[in-house]
Amino acid sequence: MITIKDVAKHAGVSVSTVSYVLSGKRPISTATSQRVRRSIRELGFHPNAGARALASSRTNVLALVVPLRTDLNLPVIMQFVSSIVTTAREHDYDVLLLTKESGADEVHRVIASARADAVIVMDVEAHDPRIPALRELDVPVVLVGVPADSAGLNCVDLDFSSSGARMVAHLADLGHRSVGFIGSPPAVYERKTGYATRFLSGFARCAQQRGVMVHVHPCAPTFTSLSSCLDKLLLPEVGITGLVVHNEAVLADVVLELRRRDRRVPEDISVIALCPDVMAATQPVPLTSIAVPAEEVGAIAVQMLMRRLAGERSSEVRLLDPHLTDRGSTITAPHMADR
Amino acid sequence: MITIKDVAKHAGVSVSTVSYVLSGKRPISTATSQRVRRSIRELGFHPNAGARALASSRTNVLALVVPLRTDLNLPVIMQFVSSIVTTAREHDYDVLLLTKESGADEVHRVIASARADAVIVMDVEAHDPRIPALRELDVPVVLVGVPADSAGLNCVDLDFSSSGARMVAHLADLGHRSVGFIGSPPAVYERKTGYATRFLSGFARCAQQRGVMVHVHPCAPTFTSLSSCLDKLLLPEVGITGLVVHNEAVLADVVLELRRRDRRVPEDISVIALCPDVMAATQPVPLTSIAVPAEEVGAIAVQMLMRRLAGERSSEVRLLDPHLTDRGSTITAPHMADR
DNA sequence: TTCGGCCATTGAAGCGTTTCGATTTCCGGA
DNA sequence: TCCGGAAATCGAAACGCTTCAATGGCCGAA
Repeated sequence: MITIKDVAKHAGVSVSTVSYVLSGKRPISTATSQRVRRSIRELGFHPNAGARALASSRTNVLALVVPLRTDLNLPVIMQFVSSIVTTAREHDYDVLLLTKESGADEVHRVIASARADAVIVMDVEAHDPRIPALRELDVPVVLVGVPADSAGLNCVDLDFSSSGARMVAHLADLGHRSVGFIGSPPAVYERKTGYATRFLSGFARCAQQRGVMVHVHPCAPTFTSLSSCLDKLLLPEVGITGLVVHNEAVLADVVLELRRRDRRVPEDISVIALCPDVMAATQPVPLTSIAVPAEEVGAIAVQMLMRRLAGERSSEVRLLDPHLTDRGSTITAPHMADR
Repeated sequence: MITIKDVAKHAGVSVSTVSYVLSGKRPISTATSQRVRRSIRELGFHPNAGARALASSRTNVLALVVPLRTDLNLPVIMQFVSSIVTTAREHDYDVLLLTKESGADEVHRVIASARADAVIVMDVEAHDPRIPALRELDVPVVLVGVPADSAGLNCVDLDFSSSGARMVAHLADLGHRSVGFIGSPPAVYERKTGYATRFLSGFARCAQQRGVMVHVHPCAPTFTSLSSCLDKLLLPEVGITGLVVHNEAVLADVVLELRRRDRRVPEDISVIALCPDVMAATQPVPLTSIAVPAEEVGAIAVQMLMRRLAGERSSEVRLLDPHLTDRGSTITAPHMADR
């Protein structure tokens, strides 16, 4: 195994000089620096991570807590992870994988044993039981998702509230006056899972401002549940001309079922969804949608961490502006009389 | 920060004694051991990973290379990862996450800098370009998947060849004499991606043995491609009574399209698929299937690694027996005359 | 009573870095 | 010619653990 000693000998300098060349923490003459770098290259030297961690109390590793058992929105999770790993590497950090299922104890262990310098926790819920333990940690922590009490925490997520508002505004701009909402399963709202509630409240608030009538129906991930939602929404007296869907599980069926009921999208009804872009794009009728910007969220999470690691003291909650992609499934509202 | 020194002082023993209590590498009297353990608990001591690694040249970390950009079979990948992380933790190992996209260099870096003791590489292809570099590593490596030349490598995967054979046997036992095969996209076979080819050859070999006629059609992941496959397969003169599907992308459409063409499953045609269990179970007609036993593969991968880390020298290729789950979509072949 | 031998425990030498004075070198100004 | 000081480099002390050789106690056999 090649050590820094070998490099020093090979380059004819002291061990500390090699170290300073590598870290740049002291000025080294260009000549020496180049000679050292050359030796490093020729010998194929890689600094021993353990020794480095021991001496500097920096591991250059960040722990990432991922919900691996999730059955839903795997694509989004993968995008997060992928973007986090990539961004971390750009900052010369490696990523240690922890599962959400194993809880906050594992995070504590990893930090207490100095295996990682910081933590990113994905899939944080409004009243996440892990939060007290995470607060105790005296290393930087970034949460993906926003808990009910976010004081003193670093969080990043899509701005669900303004996403809801944005969708209403989009439909209102197109002249829609009555809009349906197919939501997540009732349990999700009861549990106050946070993002679902925030999306809905942004939706409702904007609708009120714009004078749009809304008809909200949570929907279990079953065909029968969806079917009964649509039964109610499509009653003539309800007269919706737009439909907002926040439920990935039934999204495909919404589209199929509307067609089966002879409602054309978008001629008879405009549909807009909150879901991954691929999902929106691959429906029989490509759907206008807002997606969770997973790549961006991941990258920002890492950047927030890096700033904290660099000494920044403050904490912040970053809510990302929604980006609405128009795929043509939303058009000017038909006049009621036309139906 | 609590160190082993603090524990030693607190327990009134030497530092080395604490170490031996922890590692069990020397006999320690029960009295002392308990006193030490109590101190550890009371002080909340966690051994510093870096120091440990430095002194013992063991990191208790394994590197896991995951294909994060994959769009397909994410569920399977997640199952792998989940099972690998869980099993690794049972052996007191943590998992460092690397992406397939970043290539073999990253693996080399991680090993050369002693960040990890061993490597698991997922999604290995027949002529995987990373293999030469992986062979050079002088740490244990386990591949999930079997490359064309597996000599001297540790590999684990489903036995695709016998899976193909098993499906034919299942259908043959039910009296089917003519069977269709909807395969992966042509490119997959041309690239000799390994598992697809092996599955197909096991299928063909067994069919010949059992005197079953086979009609093989690779299929692109598009509706038109599928449609033309079915056009050919459902010609009266072909007379298939069974259908094997090895193409997750079009599986759902196969079922829908058969129905649209008035072929009932299983009364008119028996269908069996190679796909994740959830996928098979959630079709309109639950499908008899063979699944990649991801949990098992992951656990075995870790176990193989642990044995190598414990000093075992040999290498092995483990092909797991397929497990066929009958969900009722395959029944006794109808007589030709009935049609 | 003495001694060999075993068991439990200890002290100290690393492991490969980083980092903090300390030292050397070199330069310009007096 | 000498000196002060900046720039570049060096030496050695940590960092917290493992592990090896050595020590001390104790027991049973002689």
